[in-house]
Amino acid sequence: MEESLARDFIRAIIEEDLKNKTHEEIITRFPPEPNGYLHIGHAKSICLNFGIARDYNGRCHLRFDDTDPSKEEIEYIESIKEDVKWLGFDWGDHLYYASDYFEKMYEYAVLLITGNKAYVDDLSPEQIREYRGTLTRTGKESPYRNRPASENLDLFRRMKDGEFDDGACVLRAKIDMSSPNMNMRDPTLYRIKKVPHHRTKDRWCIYPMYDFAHCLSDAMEGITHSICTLEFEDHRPLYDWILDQLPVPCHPRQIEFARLNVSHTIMSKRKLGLLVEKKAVSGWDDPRMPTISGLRRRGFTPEAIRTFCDRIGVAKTNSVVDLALLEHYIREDLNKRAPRMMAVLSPLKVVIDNYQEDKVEWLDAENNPEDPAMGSRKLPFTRELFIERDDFMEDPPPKYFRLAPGREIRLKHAYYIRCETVEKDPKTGEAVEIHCTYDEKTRGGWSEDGRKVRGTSHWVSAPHALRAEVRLYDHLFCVPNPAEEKDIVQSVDPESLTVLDGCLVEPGLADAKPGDTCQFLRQGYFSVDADSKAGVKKRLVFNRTATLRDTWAKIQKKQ
RNA sequence: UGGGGGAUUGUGUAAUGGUAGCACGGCAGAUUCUGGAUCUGCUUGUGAGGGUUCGAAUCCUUCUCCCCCAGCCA
Repeated sequence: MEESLARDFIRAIIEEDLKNKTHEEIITRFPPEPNGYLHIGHAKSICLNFGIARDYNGRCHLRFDDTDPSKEEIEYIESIKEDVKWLGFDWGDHLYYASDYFEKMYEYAVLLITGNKAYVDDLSPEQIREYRGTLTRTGKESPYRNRPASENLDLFRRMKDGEFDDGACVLRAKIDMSSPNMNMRDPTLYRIKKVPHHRTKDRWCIYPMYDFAHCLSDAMEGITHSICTLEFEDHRPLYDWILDQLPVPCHPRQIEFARLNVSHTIMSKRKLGLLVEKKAVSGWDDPRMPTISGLRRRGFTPEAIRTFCDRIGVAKTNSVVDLALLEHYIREDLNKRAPRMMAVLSPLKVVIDNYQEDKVEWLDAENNPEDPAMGSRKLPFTRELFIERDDFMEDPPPKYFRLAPGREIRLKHAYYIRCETVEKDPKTGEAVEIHCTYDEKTRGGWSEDGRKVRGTSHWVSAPHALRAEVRLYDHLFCVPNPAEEKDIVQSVDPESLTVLDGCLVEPGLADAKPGDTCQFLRQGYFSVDADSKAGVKKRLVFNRTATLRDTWAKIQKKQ
């Protein structure tokens, strides 16, 4: 074998298994429950499982762990498939559902009963809880524990045939009520739920529990390494126990790793769903959400997410990754690929007094200084322009390089302009229009005499500019670890979304399509939102994916 | 006070008996037609004590702290 690809302890185990010939082909799986949308934490697991399959020429199955029809929906199955594909992974022909195995699982359960390894328990849920004991007190055996196999077989069949109500009885493994591992105290294997299943419809009214279904699904698919998160560590003895009792095709090895946490957001599907339900966000794909669909709408790229997942590492230590790291990788990716555009978010009118009225010059503007192959475009320059309100100050503080009375700046790709006079609102004192002169010898944005200007501003031509709505996003929560907050809905930062209407963008953006990404020069990366409309009802909406690093903001903070 | 895991700099992660490295963040500077990007330098770390060893993040030992488990959820 060539160079080791082992970047983490799981790959190290796999390489060892390959070396020892324990396995010749590596088969992993990504097993989501279709009860919510995928988030960045799932992306870590997807990149791990599919990444391992790719690295070792194996394969990775997509398997829906659909054993609880009361919580699962088709909508989630569709979104999960879409998200995995969008992230850039392909399960080929290997799309499976735990529900596809219900028949086989039932047979395995019968085998367990026949071998006196499982029994039907009539205890109520409350009684089962009492009998289970506590962390420090051992449990006690159910009075139904020693029913003969024949009786259990009959009862289990009748459970399946719908003779009993929900909760009347369950099938339990017969293991050890005094085990220090709670999972081994005769865990429930099957429960009655007279709920139609989104795939098997009314075929079943008993459904297997995770612990029974998961190991068997893995074994039936020939999974070699069953990678899951830390909380299942305690379940591994049960995973192994079940497979040891039954004539299964193989016995996969379960390996646990720490799930991903990211600062300033949450990963709990339940809490994310609560935000959606309580309308604290616009939906699962709200651009502030850490969901894959939210990140996609926000303008993140699959490449950036994959790079992030590859770089955060895989270990068993509980940790919280700084959101700044995710932002770093999207900036890194978009810096290379996003075409630069000019957009004025908070417009301030500028009149170039010595520029001929009605004249329009079409100036060259490079699309991306990082990549000359992206070419250039033409930008209209006229006597009346708009610049960013923040780019002008009547009485600027030290280190302010932008426009102020008497000062000269460069308009990107255009001319040097000097501020001559300011028109102010008599009531507020706020600048409403500034008058400038331009130096016609600085066309293109540079001067032959070599004089320097410290500031460069972006701008749009007033008669050509297009109106747009721009949505600025910030951390969903201002606290670094919102998972610890009592009321998650209340904790949403009201300033996590700022809607700016009346923004002005350059005319080249007229045909922008939802999903298109660009950099608004000096401001950040933006993506066209799905709320945008073409045609008569023309509407342009941009989502801010990420800001640019902002040194000036830091200087201001310190002042 | 049962069982299972874990602890390396601000954050994340390497180093498996031989110079504690990398990335992000932060700070300083260079450079720049984006206060972007790029480049350079810096950045109080092996949870604590004892032991083995020429040499310990790594091995032994005692302790401390953190996470998970008592669903007919996954």
